[in-house]
Amino acid sequence: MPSSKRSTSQDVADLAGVSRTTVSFVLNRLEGVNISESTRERVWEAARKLNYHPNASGRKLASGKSNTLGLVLCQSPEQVFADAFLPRVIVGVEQAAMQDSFHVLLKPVAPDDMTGYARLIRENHVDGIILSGPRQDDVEIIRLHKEGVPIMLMGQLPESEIGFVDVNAIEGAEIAVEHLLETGHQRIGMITNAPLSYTSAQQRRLGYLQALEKRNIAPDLALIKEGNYTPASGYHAMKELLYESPRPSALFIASDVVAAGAMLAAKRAGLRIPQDLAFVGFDDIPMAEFMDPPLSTVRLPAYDLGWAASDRLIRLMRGEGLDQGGVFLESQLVIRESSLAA
Amino acid sequence: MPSSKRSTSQDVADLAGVSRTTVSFVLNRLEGVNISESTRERVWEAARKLNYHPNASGRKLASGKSNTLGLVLCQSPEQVFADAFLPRVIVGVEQAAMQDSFHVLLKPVAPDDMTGYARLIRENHVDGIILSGPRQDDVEIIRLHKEGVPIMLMGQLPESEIGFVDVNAIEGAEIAVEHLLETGHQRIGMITNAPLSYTSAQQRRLGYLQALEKRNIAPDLALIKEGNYTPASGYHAMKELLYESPRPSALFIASDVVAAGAMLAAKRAGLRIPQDLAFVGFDDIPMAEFMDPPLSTVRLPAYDLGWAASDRLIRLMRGEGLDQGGVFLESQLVIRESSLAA
DNA sequence: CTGACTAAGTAACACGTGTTACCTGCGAGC
DNA sequence: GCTCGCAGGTAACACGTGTTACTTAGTCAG
Repeated sequence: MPSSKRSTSQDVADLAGVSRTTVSFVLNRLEGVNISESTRERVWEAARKLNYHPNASGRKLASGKSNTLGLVLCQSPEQVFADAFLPRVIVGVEQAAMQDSFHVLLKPVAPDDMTGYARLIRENHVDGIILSGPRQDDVEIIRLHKEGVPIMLMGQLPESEIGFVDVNAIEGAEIAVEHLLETGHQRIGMITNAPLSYTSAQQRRLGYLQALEKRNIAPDLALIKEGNYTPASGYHAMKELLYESPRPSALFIASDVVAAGAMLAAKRAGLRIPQDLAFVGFDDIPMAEFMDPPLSTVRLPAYDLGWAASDRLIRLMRGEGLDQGGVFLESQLVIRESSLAA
Repeated sequence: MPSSKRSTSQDVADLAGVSRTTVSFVLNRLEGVNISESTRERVWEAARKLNYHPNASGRKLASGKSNTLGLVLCQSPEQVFADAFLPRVIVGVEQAAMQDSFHVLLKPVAPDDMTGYARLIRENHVDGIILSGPRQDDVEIIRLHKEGVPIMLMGQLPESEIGFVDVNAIEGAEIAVEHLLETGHQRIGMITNAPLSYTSAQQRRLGYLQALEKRNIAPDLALIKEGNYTPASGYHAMKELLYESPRPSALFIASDVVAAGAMLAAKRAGLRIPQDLAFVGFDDIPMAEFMDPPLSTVRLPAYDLGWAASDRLIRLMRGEGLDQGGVFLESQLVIRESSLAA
């Protein structure tokens, strides 16, 4: 142990017999500066010997860059709890960030403190923000964007210029419902993944409606119930749906987690899946394949979504003028037993 | 908009007609310094007017504190994917941190890059670390601890002095198995949540063995299969177990996610749950209550676990000499249909 | 021999804050 | 009148780095 205190670039400079400037040049691999090979090696050697690690705070202050991005989750704690989708997104964000030597600061914000995340950026903790699940009534985000803060949305915000990454949820929902139509179902109900104030809920509902419209089926709004991310909400929504008459013969449920609750309620009511009631979910969480019966669903590229958001945000921060606007990732129908033809 | 550039404490000082020192004193609410009430108000007013937010980097550099803690996840990406337990932990960590104005930096580390997280601390990105799921073969963590880095483990590391927060997994597993014994089962199998190199897997297995021992039942090691966090691993482990003869009449599965796969395999084999085969899981993920049948399980206080880890780490960093050693949170048996007496 | 040019390296400033040691004026005690 | 103490404040240093502008010695063409 060379010293008990943490060593600085000055220590390295002293040991190598050069100036601090030179140390900075060498260690940051700056090109275009003339430093002899022998000096470079002396510096590296000294740094290694002193176990030198540059202080991030000093670096951030001098460079103005924090090399950190904020991942802001706009969901209530209860919603995060039940979100089996989240871990994959996080890993995707993290790995793309790591590739560019970025760190990830996590910030869940409660709906009642929606401006909380602005401090992250105003106090320069992060260089940019990924906003997952933006709310329509979020005004802060627009203000930040106007100030020139790099922002990437995961999910969309209608009528906004902010760049985003999203799954093609409308289309995803549409193909899910089309699949049900093709297997002969006419009366198809829906349970949303979340309250309709969330864009993602709106979109999936829209896809459902579009699929019906294409077949000239008038939607029965009584067959659309609202979920809120939890299996319990699916359970209750299903019980309500069972009162509808005539009963739907198939359900599109815009979240696998919610679908788990709904399927249980259906089975409890004595219905067989898929013979009496077919199910298609949304998300393809790891457990979907092992539900009883295995749940047909729309696979969202969760990892890719996180990865793309992270990657695009970093490019944006670097000023690489990527075509603003959004990027859509393809979702994919996965057919399992819960929707097999009767 | 007063200015296009971000304002500094100097700007505030100028506008308020005082020195930068005074601004710092006032805004940080320093006690014991004599600043007149009128001056204080002028400073606050100026700060408000300029929309001043102190620069975190400057602050960190000057104070030496980053007010950030690192949450390090020692799981492979695949394991994180299937971890339905994680979101609750994260929210717990986050909320406790927020209470003390701390930020949370997330850092998943792959098993092949186990020292990656050390840079977080060596470069002063974070003041301390929460290490979730410590590996026995992790030597870096011991080195850091010896250097005086504040560390809090989520989960235990045998023969280590590092403070930790953990659920009483041994006891939790024990009561789960006891419950099965009490309902008349004699031949009880087990599927672990993860490979045995993970401490958590070891502990749950130990609890299982202890429960059997207390009843003088010799364990049959052939009835212990290994899972790896995923429902698929549970499915395959279950299929292996079905070959054992005589077949167990009950199973303790050390992870609800893994249990989902196992239950499906059992049902596919024509077994009724719980009549032919009883199940008890572990974790109480949100979906457990809505599996078919609803899964008896051991409820882990995931949120509390995250909260406690965060809270204790922060106290540790503040030098509040909390009794080192560990804290155990109580787990609790939740009985549902999957283990009701036949 | 001189001037221009280059390789190799450095002094000095900037970044924005926290904090210590000091200064000033004023009222009070003797 | 003189000192002491205190309320109210500030100058100046420290934190550790990135970066620009500059210096110095050496080389080479003319």
